[in-house]
Amino acid sequence: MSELYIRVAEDENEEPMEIPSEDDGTVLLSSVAAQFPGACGLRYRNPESQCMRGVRLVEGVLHAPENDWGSLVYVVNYPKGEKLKMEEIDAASAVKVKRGFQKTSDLIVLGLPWKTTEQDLKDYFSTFGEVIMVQVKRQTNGNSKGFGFVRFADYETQTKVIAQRHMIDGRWCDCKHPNSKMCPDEPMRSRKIFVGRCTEDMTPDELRQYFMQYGEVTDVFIPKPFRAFAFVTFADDQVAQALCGEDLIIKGISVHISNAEPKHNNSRQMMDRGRFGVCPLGRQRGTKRPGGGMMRSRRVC
DNA sequence: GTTGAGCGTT
Repeated sequence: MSELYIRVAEDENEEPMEIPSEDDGTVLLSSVAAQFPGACGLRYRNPESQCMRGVRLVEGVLHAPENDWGSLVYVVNYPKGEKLKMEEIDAASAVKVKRGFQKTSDLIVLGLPWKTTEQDLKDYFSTFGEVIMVQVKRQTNGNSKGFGFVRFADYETQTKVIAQRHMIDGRWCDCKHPNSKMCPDEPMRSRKIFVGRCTEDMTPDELRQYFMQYGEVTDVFIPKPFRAFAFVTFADDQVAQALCGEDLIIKGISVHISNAEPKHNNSRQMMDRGRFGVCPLGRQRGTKRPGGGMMRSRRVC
């Protein structure tokens, strides 16, 4: 009568897995749990109402809605709390996968004591992770200019180092992305994503709730009147970048995530954090070029 | 030989 297998997935946008049904058309919860450890039930989206519906569960036996499993994809239920955990793992691993490709970049170290040497720098920063480059900038007489550069092997290390202040040889120092245009090895890391194919019933709060699973959301903007897209800003640019290119399912709707291209009148995106070496108003820092000749600024190293 | 917010001689 019924199919031999029903299609089950951990999330609506996941590829389903086929789970065997019993002779009488029911499905054992244990069969589901065998593939999805911790599962406590199933739900599905009712094609009529577009609402999620629970699957009847009696003593470990799942019963087909309307006595027919049909070709719907059933979504695994987890005990409260457990589910969040799974989502967090998914989101975190998604970010992590892309993190693997995140290049590190040179960081400027500001506020160094005059006496600090490159060896000192290396010794200090090695406690955070593998250091692949250190520099202390000096004048021709050999005196330190009080700043330097450092580069780490791993992006995680870099992130950690930027996030805190550093006591080096008795002075507090800061590590930042340099403003210089010498090496813009970070193309453009926006913390804001463009969410395409939105429907009008998606509220800012719902979007926030949904995207929270990937990381801290600092802003949600839905242009009005309705234009079928929205902007979501994360605290962490890595999270935003990791999501770009993805098709995500929100309220049963497939939305497309892409980079929020800063519009021509890039007012805040660039000003926000003066990083990645782009001065909106052109060079402002003292650039004394004797001949007045134009130096090409965009360089790929 | 000095200094203390910043931005990298090759």
